[in-house]
Amino acid sequence: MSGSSSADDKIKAERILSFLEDTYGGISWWPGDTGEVMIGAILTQQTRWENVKKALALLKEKNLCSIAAIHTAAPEDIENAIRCTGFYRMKARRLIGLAAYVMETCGGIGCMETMPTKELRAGLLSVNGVGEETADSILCYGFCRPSFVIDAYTVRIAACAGIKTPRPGLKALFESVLPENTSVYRQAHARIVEYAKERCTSKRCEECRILALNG
DNA sequence: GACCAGGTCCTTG
DNA sequence: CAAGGACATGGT
Repeated sequence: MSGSSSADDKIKAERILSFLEDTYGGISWWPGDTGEVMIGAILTQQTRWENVKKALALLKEKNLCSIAAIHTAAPEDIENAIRCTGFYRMKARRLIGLAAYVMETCGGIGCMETMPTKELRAGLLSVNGVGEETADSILCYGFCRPSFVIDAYTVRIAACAGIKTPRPGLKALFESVLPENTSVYRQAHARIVEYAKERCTSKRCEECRILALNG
């Protein structure tokens, strides 16, 4: 009972991840180019992905589904297309701010691709409306960087599993028990979301706890 | 009608 | 720093 809680948390995380891999196998997620991933990452904040898909389709119809297009579009046109994702006024502002950062500060997506991950992450976080989860989603799914995404589902599963590491440390915890590989991170995150949506719906689900305890 | 959804920022104590 | 509120629409 006196072992380091960090080591204990690692074992629990490993058991959860291993169970999810056996249960769900390979999952493909977030198709689309880098710009679309960036837009989707903002739109999905506090929002179901089904609604985000509708908004992305509307943006495509209007040829607004790219960072360059968002950069020059009328805010009202963006708002109208993304209304179904909620918080649409604020999200339109965030999209415009992100596009301005990409196009003006960075000089386009192409320039960002050559930036070191650490620097790229810091730059994204400097944009208003881009927090840790959004930045990591963009890095992992948009720029193919091994940056593990911690979202509400991951936090919930970790809590149910009895993992004691506080939220700010979860990213490092999960990264420490996985090979540093973008595809591995993507799949692990996708499985966590799928599992949480269908099985870990209560805030203290027994299944996660047992899983983390026994493997 | 209440409650929640793949967050983030800003304001208070 | 922790806690609370604002942002807003759509589905159960």
